Amino acid sequence: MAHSSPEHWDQVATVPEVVVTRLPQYVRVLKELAAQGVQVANSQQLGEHLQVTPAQIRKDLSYFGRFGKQGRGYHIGTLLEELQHILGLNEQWNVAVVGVGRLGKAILSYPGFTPDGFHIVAALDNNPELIGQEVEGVAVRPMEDLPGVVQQHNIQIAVVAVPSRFTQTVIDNLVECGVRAILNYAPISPQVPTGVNVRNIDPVLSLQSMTYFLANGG
Amino acid sequence: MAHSSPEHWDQVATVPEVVVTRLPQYVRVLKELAAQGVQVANSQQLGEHLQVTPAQIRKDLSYFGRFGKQGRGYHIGTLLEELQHILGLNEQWNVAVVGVGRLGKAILSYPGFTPDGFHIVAALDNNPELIGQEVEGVAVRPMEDLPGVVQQHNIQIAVVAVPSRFTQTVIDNLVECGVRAILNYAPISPQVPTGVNVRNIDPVLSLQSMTYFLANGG
DNA sequence: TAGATTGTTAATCGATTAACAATC
DNA sequence: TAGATTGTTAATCGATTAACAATC
Repeated sequence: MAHSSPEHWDQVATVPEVVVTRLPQYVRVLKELAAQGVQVANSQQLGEHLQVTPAQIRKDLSYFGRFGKQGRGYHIGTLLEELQHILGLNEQWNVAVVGVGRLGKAILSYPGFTPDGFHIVAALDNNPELIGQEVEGVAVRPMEDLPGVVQQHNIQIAVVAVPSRFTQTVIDNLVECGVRAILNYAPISPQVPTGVNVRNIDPVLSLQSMTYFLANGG
Repeated sequence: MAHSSPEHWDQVATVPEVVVTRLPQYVRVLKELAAQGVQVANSQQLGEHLQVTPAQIRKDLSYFGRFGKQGRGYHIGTLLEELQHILGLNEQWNVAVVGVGRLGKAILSYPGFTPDGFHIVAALDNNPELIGQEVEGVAVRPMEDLPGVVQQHNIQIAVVAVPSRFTQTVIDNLVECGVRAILNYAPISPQVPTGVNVRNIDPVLSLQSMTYFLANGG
């Protein structure tokens, strides 16, 4: 079976971002089903696992191709392969961690990134006491080495774990060096030019919206 | 100025959840402006800081009351107070961390929760080597103590940092004990009954949606 | 008062869901 | 072939934005 090609996608209606954010969840559930030995599932069954409507699954998938068979459903293995390919999850992505404080160290030692093809290959910090040290097998380099590090290791993704007041500057530097995907752990929403993606990990915001429901009897 | 009362809200159209999730961001920006000595701002100016349209700010706020003055704008201090009150951020919230592994320890030592009124007052784990130890001044208790701990410390919020395969069971226990707000760090979407709020912190999903744009030239 | 900006209603936009012809 | 389920179009729903009368 042929993979849907980028050339094909160009001719197709732009995919809404919200659809893209659901695809990784589809991948997760498909992996789980595959691990359980399930071979085929229809949109109804997938919807139950994902807590979404069958129509939404079919619509979401239709942005990328025709992966199902009428009367049968979807072959799990094939669909999983297709979605991983679409998301670029069959590729290896080199990641730099910027900021090797308490949080940065926790991220460097977090085992959850590696199985999904994200390889932390560089760490940067401005603290002279940290520079040169190895953390989880990665040598800490000074911030001024950023351009070289990005080029040398082909860094495509940065994880930023520096104090809020430095975050915007660090991200400006990263963008300048050609990094176009940034996972930010500081409690701010950094500004970036079009074409650069930022995702914020902000547990305090999550807590603060939940207290609304606690305080108002949700 | 009177606070909008919960009795009033009951009569009013239900607030969309997406609006509630924006309020904490409004609070953050208002705090920043207040710290800079700004006294008054109109929806245009607030919108620039928040990267949203002035119309959206006015609409969002209108779900909760009339906080502005025509011809002038919003008094920062007053609006901040109002929003904090609406979100329950003037209250103290007691938090339990469940799972004191590497991630749980990092959360216990993360200083970002405390300034916002979230107090981690309990930690639970099933590892006999951890039980009885103190981590960041909090004694680790066995999971079987959960009901007592929740009651004793008036726990309203739980942060769950246990391995994925235990997460659903742990969350079931928490719900059973009356906890209605859960911040989950495991890479799954747990099922909870209506009236219980879960927020998932899932950096891998964020990375996996960014690779889509990297792989497809976004 | 005149000018500015809110609060709110109506228009628009976009995403989700329903329905069904196409087809495996 | 008959039955089932997709892929897609049309209908619905909800959220965002525009516009403006109310009013500070």
